[in-house]
Amino acid sequence: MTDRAGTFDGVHRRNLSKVLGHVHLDGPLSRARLTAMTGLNRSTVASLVAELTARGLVIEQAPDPTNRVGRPSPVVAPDPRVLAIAVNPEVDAVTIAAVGIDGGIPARERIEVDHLPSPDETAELVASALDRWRAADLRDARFVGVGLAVPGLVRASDGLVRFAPHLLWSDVPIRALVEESTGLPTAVGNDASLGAIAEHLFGAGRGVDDMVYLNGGASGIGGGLIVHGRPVGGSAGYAGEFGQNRPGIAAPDDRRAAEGVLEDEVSRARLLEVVGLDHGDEPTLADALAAADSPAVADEVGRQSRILATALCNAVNVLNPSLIVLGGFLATLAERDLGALEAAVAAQAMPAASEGLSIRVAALGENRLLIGAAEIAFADLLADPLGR
Amino acid sequence: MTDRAGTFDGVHRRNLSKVLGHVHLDGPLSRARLTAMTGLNRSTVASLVAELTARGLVIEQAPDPTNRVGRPSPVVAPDPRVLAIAVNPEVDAVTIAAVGIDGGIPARERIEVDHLPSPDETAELVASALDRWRAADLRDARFVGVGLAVPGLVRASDGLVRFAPHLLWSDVPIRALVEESTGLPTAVGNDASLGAIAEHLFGAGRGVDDMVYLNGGASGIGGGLIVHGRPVGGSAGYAGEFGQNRPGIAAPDDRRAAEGVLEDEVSRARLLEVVGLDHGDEPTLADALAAADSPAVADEVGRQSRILATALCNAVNVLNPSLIVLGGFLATLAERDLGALEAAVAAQAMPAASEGLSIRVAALGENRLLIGAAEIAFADLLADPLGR
DNA sequence: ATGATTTGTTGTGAGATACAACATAAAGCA
DNA sequence: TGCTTTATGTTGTATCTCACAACAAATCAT
Repeated sequence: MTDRAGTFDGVHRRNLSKVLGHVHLDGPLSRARLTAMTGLNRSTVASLVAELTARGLVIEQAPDPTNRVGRPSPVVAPDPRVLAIAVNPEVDAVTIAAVGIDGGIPARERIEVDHLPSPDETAELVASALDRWRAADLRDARFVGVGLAVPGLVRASDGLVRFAPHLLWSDVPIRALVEESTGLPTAVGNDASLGAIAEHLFGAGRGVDDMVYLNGGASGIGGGLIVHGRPVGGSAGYAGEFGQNRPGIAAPDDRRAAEGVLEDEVSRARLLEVVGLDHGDEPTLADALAAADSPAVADEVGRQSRILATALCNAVNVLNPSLIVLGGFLATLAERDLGALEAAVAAQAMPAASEGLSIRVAALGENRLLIGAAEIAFADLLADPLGR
Repeated sequence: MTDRAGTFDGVHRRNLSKVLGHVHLDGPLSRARLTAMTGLNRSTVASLVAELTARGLVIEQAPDPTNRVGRPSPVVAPDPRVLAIAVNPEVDAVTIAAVGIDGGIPARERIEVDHLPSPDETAELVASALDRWRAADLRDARFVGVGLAVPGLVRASDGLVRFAPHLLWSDVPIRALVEESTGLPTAVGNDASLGAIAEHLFGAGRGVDDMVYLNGGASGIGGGLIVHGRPVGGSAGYAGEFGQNRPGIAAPDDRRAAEGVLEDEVSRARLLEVVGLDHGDEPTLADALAAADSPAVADEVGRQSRILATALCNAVNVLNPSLIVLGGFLATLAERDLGALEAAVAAQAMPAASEGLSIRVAALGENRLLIGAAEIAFADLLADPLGR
């Protein structure tokens, strides 16, 4: 919105955005509930909803049989035909999905590749999936944009992938490539940051305005912050790189990597190693850890938990969040004894800051990144349903 | 503002707030410049300014002789008679000032005490200063609120001082006490966080939307964050406690305190000790450091700088700020070789994140905390000039 | 069936800003 | 000095959006 706040048009757009945002986040809502949530007048909400309906963004459904006194209120739902393309390129596959503004995922493909997907290839895969869907099942859908979750540093201003170590992408203008191949407006974000957004809006962090999200992946530790209810990008969009931090390590014996950073010490590879696995997905690792009763495993889990606790404390002292959400192998690690981790954080962090703090594991499953990617694809539309 | 956004009244209030905010932050501005800055219509700005004038918040002055073609535009300035009381209780004195919404400080008293000031005493000192000023020089002033900068943890919701170690205040309802003694609405904040706000609005961080401020005081290291242009409080308001963090210490020899936190390692006391001073103000310490040429001094400065650099890196990785501002003895420490500190941060932080980063020393002098305290006292008025 | 309750619908009113036309004050220039 | 140019204040009108009130509709309770 080109700073239309303060004008009439601005008010109207904000109100449309508010209504659309509520049904997007909370799902179908009666008009009566919307009036309550927005604080606007009944008649105003009616006209806003009518406008959104005319633009094909929401649909009005028959009232729910609520068994309550009074005239039933029609239910306003996001129009499931409004879709975004969510993309997650990884070393061994590119996952592409169609995600509805209603949260549904009517189409999803994981395209395995036997080589690292190149930027051009990724853009082409997205375009061909889009074409296929447009020609078949999703014929009557309306695709409003593309969102990419990239495992690397993404410059917010232009969607340039500065460096994605595992994809071996370096200064790749992926946003421009995908915009060209699809003709759709495209947004790009760091995968862990998008995970944070997804957990904040639809997962373990629903309704929490100040949270920290840390994700443990095969390649390292990333994350994202939500402050004042908004995702934090920082000046260029690189915020959230917890894995590169250097937390204090109280016991010298706990250090494995000289001059190492958090993700050198707290790592999935070390956990796999100690349980004697070469590789494996998250449940496999969790099962192996649960089954193992060797002291070596307990030691390694303890060591990593101690270091993780210190890293979390640093974040808690600085940000005073009300919630920390852990995903990936950090969830596996933490879930073994969530109470102990909370206690360790409470012991080291400022007492006051840890009072209101809870630590949870991520709630969304494998679709987390796709949901986050779709969210940034929807962002413009949600912020200003009239566009421009 | 009780969520009046989205209504007409809301628009009007927002626009009043916008105009008042601009003249508050940037000083006197011509009406023509205000129209450009707000994007509103000339006639609209005229009526907004008239309303603010009627409410005694701004004054219109004769146009500046600008030597430019065209009809001269009257200059809108904040009314210097609109004042806040800013208070900073310390172990040896309570500083109280009247701070104008124009940024002026027409009155300032440092009341030395030979004992720790108690909460009640502080509240009484504020009330009596207020009475004196109201009876004399500032007879025609309008006091809109009190802001306190407290060296301790302050709960944002109710202005309760949870713990101020040096004042020995514990769970002190200082906001209520001062509101009672003065009859004025009162706001309370942590001193370093208020320093961050002041530097952001009027000091080294002017115009910077993502910054980190660290202050080195006699008692430890505190700070504050600005994210998306807004100060970060966190869930309870305790954010910014960098001093309690545990940064990694690469060289074991650099560690002085087992299990120590940042402010145990990087401390003013250690600097004073190494130059052989018992105590001393900031210039004294800076001079002593500059004059010393013993290797012990250089070693200690180097050691503290190394640890500080790691702590800053942790913040940079997570927040990707465009600016770090250092105050207090951290400024003294950094100023000895700002380039080296920047290099050390660049060497350890993610390369991309340190690209757009600059490190500066604080620009505001001894009035920093008073300006920050006044700012939170003015906050309600600035957010909604009509009140309620 | 009747009343109570809640909410949609409709028409009117109010408030704030945008816009256009005109007025005004300064600088530039002949 | 006086005219032109330029930029801005001033005034009155138009427009837009939301609030409000009155009425209608749909459900539950008796």
